[in-house]
Amino acid sequence: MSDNIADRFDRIRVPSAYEMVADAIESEIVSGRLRPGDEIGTEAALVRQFGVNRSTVREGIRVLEQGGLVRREAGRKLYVCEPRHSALSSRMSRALVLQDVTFRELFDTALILEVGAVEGAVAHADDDVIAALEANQSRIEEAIGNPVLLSEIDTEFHALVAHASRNRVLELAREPAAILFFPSSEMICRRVPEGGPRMVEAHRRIIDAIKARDLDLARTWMRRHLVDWRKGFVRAGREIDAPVERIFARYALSRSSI
Amino acid sequence: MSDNIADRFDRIRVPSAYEMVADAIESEIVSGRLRPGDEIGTEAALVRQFGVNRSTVREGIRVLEQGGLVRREAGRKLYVCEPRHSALSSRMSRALVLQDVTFRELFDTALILEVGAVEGAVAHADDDVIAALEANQSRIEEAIGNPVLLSEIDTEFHALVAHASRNRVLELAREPAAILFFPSSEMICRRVPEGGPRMVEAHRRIIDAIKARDLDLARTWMRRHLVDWRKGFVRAGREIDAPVERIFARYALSRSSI
DNA sequence: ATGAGACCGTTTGTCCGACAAAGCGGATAA
DNA sequence: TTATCCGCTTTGTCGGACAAACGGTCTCAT
Repeated sequence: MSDNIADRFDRIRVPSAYEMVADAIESEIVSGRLRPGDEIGTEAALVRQFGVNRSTVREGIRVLEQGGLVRREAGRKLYVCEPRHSALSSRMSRALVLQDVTFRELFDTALILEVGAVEGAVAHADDDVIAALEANQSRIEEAIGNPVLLSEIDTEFHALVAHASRNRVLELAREPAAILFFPSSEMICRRVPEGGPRMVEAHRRIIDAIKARDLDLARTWMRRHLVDWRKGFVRAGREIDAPVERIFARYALSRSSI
Repeated sequence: MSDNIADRFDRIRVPSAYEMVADAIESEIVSGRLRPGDEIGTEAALVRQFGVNRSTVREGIRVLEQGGLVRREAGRKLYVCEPRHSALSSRMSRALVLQDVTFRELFDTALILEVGAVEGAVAHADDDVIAALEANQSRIEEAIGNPVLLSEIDTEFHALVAHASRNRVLELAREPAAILFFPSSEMICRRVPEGGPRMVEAHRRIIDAIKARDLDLARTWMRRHLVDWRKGFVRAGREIDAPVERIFARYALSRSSI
């Protein structure tokens, strides 16, 4: 009854005990009183402190774990996570797949983000990252003809470029798309053999442009590199407006949840 | 012992029962056998099907809930989520805050993403979204002088522009940054009164450029709008290289988890 | 003295059974 | 027909229990 006018009030939610447990620990972490690497007590200790049942504590811990705030070291203790290690990106990717986003959406976004990343890299890359990029490049030569290895190296290359931008927000923003986007280059390399050499050259030019701090050149080659991907995608017989296959969700998930 | 050479094998993880429960339901959803809006059975039913204890089932449900795959309708039944409603973005934002990212990182990324969004909007905006943008604009005039309302409208404006791009990947990619970025305009409007009228003009120009399908103009005004933000930020006496205050994490979280 | 192996307490993962409170649906009364 | 009540179902929480895995210590043989 009374759906006739716009609802003024939100539904009242009584927080349950496990949510309060999770919130209590979360606010300790967010406020900085618990720092990454610190250990949370044992379940028994939390039971004592919160005065709730262990099942309740455990549900709260699951919530925090999935939120990427705490992790359980292989066997036992609970530690506060360093947040970059959290597996949130893969969950984002999964959400994208469930929305049946198309390869075109993926491509358009990757173009924006990767060009942005290389711009940042030109501005901020230091010797360490450049060395890492060169190391990545040195592995690519021998990987030609091996699609699996090639796509792995390509994925790492783009992650390194993003890292070189010294912009963690950008690094995080590109990840969900990257997880879905770059693995598909394996399929392309398999069907379009000339894709390999073109990738090698593009990477080479991008690294050189970063080293030379040449913004335009870096932009141009990154864009070219991605347009190559799209061309290869089409030449491999795939439809760019088709939704990303759901298989990728499982793939992306299993790779990044380790 | 034997840390001397690179480890070849990953640690073996024996999946626990609640993880298997979560995985089983997840793969039903990802594969499409369970569709958004479908209801999962009651806890008792899951206990029967999986042959595990209810505590175990409940832990598995917590995992799925946090992963944004299922939601619990106010009171009772478990439903498969429509993935866009998931609160993953706010968790991403939280991770960013915990990494002490700076406003500069936030700004640089927002610039890339918002300009990308408006480019997409110029290409793909339809009448409905343009109407929504105009409606948003019509509310802004009376909000001048009300920083809270103004920043709310600005946030909605940018979300609408992103939506107009018809690119869900981009929409999702910008969200974690947007959650942290735009609320800070409230603080700016409070301290830099001339920010309000400048925002009104920028929005007006951007909408007009989208309607006129004028790519360059849209880009220019979006960039100008964001640079204005940065100027205001500095004039408000804030340090652009300072980390985003942790207060924003709670703010962002409480606003989006409803 | 030192390293290997056994031993024991701790902690987690799982199970069982139970109960109050909240929601839902049907029956009943006005 | 509408409002109220009652009973059933389901969730949220509780208490207690136990096997397996892990960590640390202690002993024993070399």
